[in-house]
Amino acid sequence: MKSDRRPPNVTMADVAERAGVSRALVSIVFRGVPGASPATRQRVMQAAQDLAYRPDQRARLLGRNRSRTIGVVFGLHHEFHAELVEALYRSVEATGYDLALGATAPSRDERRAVKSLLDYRCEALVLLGPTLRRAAIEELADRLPVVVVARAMPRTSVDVVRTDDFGGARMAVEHLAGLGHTSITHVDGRRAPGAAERRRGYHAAMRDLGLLSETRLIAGGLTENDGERAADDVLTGPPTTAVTAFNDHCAAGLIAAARMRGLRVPAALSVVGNDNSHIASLTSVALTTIAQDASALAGSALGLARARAEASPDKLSPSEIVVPPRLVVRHTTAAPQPP
Amino acid sequence: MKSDRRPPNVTMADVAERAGVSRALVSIVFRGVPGASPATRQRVMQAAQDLAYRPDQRARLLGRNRSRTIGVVFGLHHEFHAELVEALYRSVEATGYDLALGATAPSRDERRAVKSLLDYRCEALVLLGPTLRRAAIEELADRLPVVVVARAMPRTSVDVVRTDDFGGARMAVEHLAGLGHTSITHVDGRRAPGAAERRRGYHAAMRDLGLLSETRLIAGGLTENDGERAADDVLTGPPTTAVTAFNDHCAAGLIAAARMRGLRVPAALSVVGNDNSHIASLTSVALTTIAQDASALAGSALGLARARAEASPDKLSPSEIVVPPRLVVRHTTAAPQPP
DNA sequence: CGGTGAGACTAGAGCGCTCTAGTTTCCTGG
DNA sequence: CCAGGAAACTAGAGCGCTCTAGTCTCACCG
Repeated sequence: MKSDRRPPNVTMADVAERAGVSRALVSIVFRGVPGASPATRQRVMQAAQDLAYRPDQRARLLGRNRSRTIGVVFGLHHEFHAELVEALYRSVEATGYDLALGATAPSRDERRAVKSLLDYRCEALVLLGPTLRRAAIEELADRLPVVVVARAMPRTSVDVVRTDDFGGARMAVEHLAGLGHTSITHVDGRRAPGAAERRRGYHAAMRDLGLLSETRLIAGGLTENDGERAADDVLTGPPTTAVTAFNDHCAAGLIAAARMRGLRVPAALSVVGNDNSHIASLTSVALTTIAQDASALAGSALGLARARAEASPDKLSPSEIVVPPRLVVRHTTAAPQPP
Repeated sequence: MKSDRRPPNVTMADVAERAGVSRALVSIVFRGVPGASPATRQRVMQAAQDLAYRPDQRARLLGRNRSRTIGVVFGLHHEFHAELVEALYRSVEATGYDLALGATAPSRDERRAVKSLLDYRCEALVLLGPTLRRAAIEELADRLPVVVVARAMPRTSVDVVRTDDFGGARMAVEHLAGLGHTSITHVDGRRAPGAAERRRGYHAAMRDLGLLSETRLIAGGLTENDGERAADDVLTGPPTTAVTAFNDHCAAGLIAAARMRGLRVPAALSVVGNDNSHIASLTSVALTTIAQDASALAGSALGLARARAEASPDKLSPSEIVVPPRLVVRHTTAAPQPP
C-alpha cells in the first residue's frame, strides 16, 4: 500500500481545474456560502474527493483575516483540566471556532504556552486555573480577550468563570448535618487557591445550622501527605464524627491515616472531599465529594471568549460567572455511629 | 491599563519601515540566517521590540513551504500520555520544530484529532498509544510519516517506539526473587495491549530463576476492580508471598482487597505494579512498580518523526525502538515473612 | 422587446510571511 | 586603478487560501 505518499500538495487550484471552474468557486463551495448552483457544488465536491483535497487550514486563517481559533492553556498533569478541555472541545464544535491547545507542565510554564498560542494568532485565550501573577494576566488581557477559568480573581478586568466554592463547602456540611452529624471539622487548604472560599462556606454553613460552637478548623493542604498530617490533629482533641476536606487528595490521606489507626470510615468517621478527582472514584477510596460542573464551566468560558472576540474591544464590561457544584455521594459518609 | 487593545496587527512591513530597511531584511534577522550586519540586526530587533512585533506563525508556515510542525495525538485522560507530551515538548525544543496537540477523549475520538492535525499540515504524526485499527494507521502512514508510541505493532510499515514490557515483567520478578520470594504469582491484563508481553516476561523470568513449578497465572485486568476480584483467586489456593500485577491500578485494587482481609502489605504479601502511574506514588499506596522512560520514548519518537519528515518518502525502512523500563522501589515489597 | 435584477461565476488583490535572484557596496590583491 | 568577490541588502514572486468587485446569463415584467 505504499502508494504515492506526499503528493505535491493538492491545492484549491487543482480542484478548480478538475471541476472546470474558478478557484473562487471552489472556495465558495468549501465555505458553504451561497453563490454556487447545486450542480456545480456537486461537481466541485466530487473533484475534491477524487483528488483527496483538504483545505489548508493555515492558509484559510491567513486569508480571512481572523483565525477563529481560541487558545486554551491547560495543565497537562491536572486531571480536572483534562475534563475541562474535553468539555471545551464539545462546546466549540458547533461554533465554527477551533481550539488550539497550549500545555503547561513542570518543565513548561504558562508563559511559554501563552507565547506559542499568541504566535498562532488566537482570537481569545482561555486560561485554566492559571498560576500567572494577576498583573501578568491583566496585561495579557490588554492584547486579546482572556477568560480565566477555575480561579477566583476579585475585582479584575478580565472575565472569570469559576465554581461556587463557597456553596460547595456549604453543601458538604449540609450533607453531613443531614446525616445527623453535629461535630463537623474542616481540614482546609491553607493558602491554596479556593481555600479561603471553602473555609468561609464551611463557616457560614455551620453558623446557619446553629453549630457554630462545634466549628473546628484544622490546617491541611492539597496533598495526601497534608491529609495524613492533619489526621493527627483531627483525631486528637475533641471528638469529631465528620470532616470536610479541602480536596480529595487531602481527604484520601486523612482516610488512610484514620484507617491505619483502626478507625472505620464511614462508621466512625465520615469524610467529604472536594473536586471529584479521579482518586475519589477509585473503589478503594469511594469518596463522597463535591464535583465541579466541567460542561457548564467550559460552555460559559467559551461563550465569553467568543462574545469578546466578536465584540469591538472593551465594549463589554468584565463578567464573572459562578457555576454551582454538585454533591456526589459515595461511601465515605454515613450517619454517625450511635455512642 | 486598557490601552490600545487589538492594534491592527503589526507586521513585518511595519518593522521594516521603522528600522529603515526592506521587509526581506527583517525576515533574515528573524530567521537568524546570515545576511545582515550586526548593526542592522540590532536596529531591526530594536524596532521590533518598540512595536511589540511578533511574527505570525501561520504566515511563516505558509511561506516556507514546510510547516515544521509535528502533530501529537494523545489521550487527555491518560496520565502517562501527559508525561510523554511533556517529554516531547522538552525534546522538540532545540529542533526548530513545533508541536501541535490533538487531544483524544471519550467524546472525541482519534480520527477527529488526526483530522484536525492534518488540516494544519503537520509534517509528521506521533500517535501515543493509538487505539486506531492497524489498517487505519497504516493508511495514515501512506499520507505522512507516522510514529506509533507505546503500542506494539509487529511487522508493520510504520515506526514504533515502545517500552520493553517483556523485560519489565522480568525485572519485577527478579526484584521479588532477590528479596527471597519464590512463590510469585502474576495477575495479568487478559487481552489488554501489552498484557501478553508482560505475561511472557513473567514466565521467562520464573523459568530462568528455576521457579517454573511456582508459576501461577491469574486472570486480572486493567482496573482496580479487576485487581480486587483477582485477590480472591490469589489468596485462596496455594499460598503466595508475592504478586506482580499487570498495572498499578490492578495492583492497588489487589492491595486494598488484601488489606481488607487483614493481610499486611508488604509484610505478608509483596506486590509489584507496572506503569508507575500517579496512583503508585500516593503515599497511601506507595507501590513498587515498573516505570516507563518517558524521556527516552519521546526522544526516540521525535527523532524518527524528524528523520522521516526530512528524508525523501520511503527511503527509510520502518524501525522499532524498544526502550528499557526501570524498577521503582517503594513500600509494597519486602522480604517474605519468616514462617 | 428592452430593462432589470437575481443568481452563477470569475479576476485579482490581498493576508504576512519566505526565499530566489538579483543589485549595490566595499574591500582586496594584482 | 581596476577586476573580482564577498557581504549587505532589496525586489518581487510565491505559499494556498478569502473576499470584494466585478462580468455574464437568463428569466421575468411592464
